[in-house]
Amino acid sequence: MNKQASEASLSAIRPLPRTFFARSPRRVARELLGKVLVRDCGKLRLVARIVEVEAYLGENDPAAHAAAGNTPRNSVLFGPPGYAYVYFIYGNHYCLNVSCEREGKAGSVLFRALEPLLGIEQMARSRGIPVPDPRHLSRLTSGPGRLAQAFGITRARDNGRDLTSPASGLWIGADTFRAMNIQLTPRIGITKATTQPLRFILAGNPCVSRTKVPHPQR
DNA sequence: ATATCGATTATCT
DNA sequence: GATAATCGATATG
Repeated sequence: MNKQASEASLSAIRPLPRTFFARSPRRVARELLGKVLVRDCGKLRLVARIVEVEAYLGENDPAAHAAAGNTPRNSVLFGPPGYAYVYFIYGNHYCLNVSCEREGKAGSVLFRALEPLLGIEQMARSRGIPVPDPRHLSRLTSGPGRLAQAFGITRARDNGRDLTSPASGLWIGADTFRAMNIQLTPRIGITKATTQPLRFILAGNPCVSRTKVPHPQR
């Protein structure tokens, strides 16, 4: 376990301002690495470090949900920056994005993997793993569906939530941690626009969802 | 270790 | 009616 990371998470966590998200998805994605996702539910707090994200570029990105235009499902993407876009996929899983750019211009960052720091027992319960095995810590929040489940994120509960406001109960913050060893790879799990390097990872972090990269587009 | 497959439903064509 | 920004189980080397 990363002692340095754990200590940092126990210090003050400051929310990121809306201006942080009012930029290109590439820029936001890169700078989100090393920040933390926080869930406050009454007395309980969950904190996890962001170790893997993907940028989705908006209406002209064939792999982005925004490519379909503004629909009831994805309308958060076309709203102001810093809000949660949560979608349901494969009849089983929720995935979390944060909106970027500005009102009227879509663009987002998908959260793909986190490193659990605080509230690990609760994350394990939410994932249906009664006794968290330290060796399998990464299974709690490694993958977009898993991290959403660990944080209790659903579309009904969280779509449209303001991720810049601690009062919203789900927010993104910065502590004293500094991201190192940032790597760029193609995006994972998509069938369109698979060659562009838009996936950002903290290389070497055990919670990154996988090391192998998708097959090149043909 | 990697490969393949079934689950299960909101959304769009 | 087909698809999907996934996961966990099972099969096989």
